[in-house]
Amino acid sequence: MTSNLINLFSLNVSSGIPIYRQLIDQIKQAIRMNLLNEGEQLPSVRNLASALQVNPMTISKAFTQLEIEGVLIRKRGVGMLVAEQQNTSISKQLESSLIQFIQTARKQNLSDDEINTIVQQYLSLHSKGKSQ
Amino acid sequence: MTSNLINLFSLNVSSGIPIYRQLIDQIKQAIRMNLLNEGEQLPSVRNLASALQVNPMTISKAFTQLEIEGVLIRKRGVGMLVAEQQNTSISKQLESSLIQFIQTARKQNLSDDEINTIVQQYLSLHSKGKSQ
DNA sequence: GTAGGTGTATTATTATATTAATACACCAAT
DNA sequence: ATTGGTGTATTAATATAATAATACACCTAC
Repeated sequence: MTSNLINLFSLNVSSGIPIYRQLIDQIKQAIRMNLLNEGEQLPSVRNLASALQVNPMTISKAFTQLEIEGVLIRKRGVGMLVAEQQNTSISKQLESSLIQFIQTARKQNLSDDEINTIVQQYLSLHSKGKSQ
Repeated sequence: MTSNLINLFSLNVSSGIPIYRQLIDQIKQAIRMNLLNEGEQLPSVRNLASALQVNPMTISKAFTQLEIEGVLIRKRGVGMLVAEQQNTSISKQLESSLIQFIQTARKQNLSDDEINTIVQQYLSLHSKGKSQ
C-alpha cells in the first residue's frame, strides 16, 4: 500500500542538511509533481522511520511542520493526509515569474552560472529561514 | 573618520539572528545603497567590536565571509576595503523580476534549496542552444 | 473495553553553530 | 627593529538545533 510511497524519499544523512528538512522538501516536491495527490495518505511515522532508519520523532517533526504550513492534514489515530493544494494556480504564477526573470537575465547575456549566483545572493541577502 | 561609518550598523542581540549575519547583511545593504563605495575602508575590527559591544572575532567572521563572497577586500595590516561591485549594477528590471519570483516562491513555502533547484531545472530545461 | 493502528508531548542526548579569549601574524611608518 | 595600527588562527565556552527514547494520547474496528 504505502510501501511504494516510501520509495519517493531518500535521505542523505551525511549531507549536513537536517533529516527532517530533507523530508519536508521531498514531500513538497512529490506533491508538486503529483506523485502525492490531495487526500492521499502518507506512510505512517513508524513505517517511514523504519524504512529510512531514523527515529519516528524526526519524521513526526517533518509532518508537524508540513501541517503548520498547510501542506498536510493531521488525523490523529489515522494518519497524515495531503491537503488541498492551492498551489496549482500559484504554480503558474511562479513559473511565469521565473520565466520572466530568466528571460530578462538572458537578454543581458548573463550565463547560467551568473544567474544562479545572483539568485543565491538574493536568497541569502533577503534572509532565509525566518520571515522578515 | 570611520566613526560615522559605525553608525551605519545596529545589532539586535536578542533577535535570534546571529550577530555576524546581521552585520553581513547590513554591510551589503550599505553597499547597495551607496553608503559604502568602492575602495572605501571599513571601520576596524576593534573599533566596530568596541562600538557594537561584541567580540572582535565576531566582526572578523563577518568580514571573512564578505571577503569570500567578493564584497570586501582584505588588506592585511591595513584594513578591509569595499570591492568593486559587479552585482550591484544589475539592472533594475532584472532585480525586480527576481524579487517578484522569490517572493512568489516564498509565499508557496519553498525553501531556499528548493528555489535554487527550480531555477537550475528551468535553466537547463530552457537552455539556449540545446534541445529538450 | 480491547487490540492495533495512528501521531506526539516531554525529556534527554548529541551535534552543530555562535560567540568569546588569547596569542599571534601582517603592514606601514618611524 | 620598534611602535601602533590592521586582521586572524586556534582554542575554549556557550547557545542553539537536531535527533532519539520513552511513555502517552488519539481513533477505528472489533
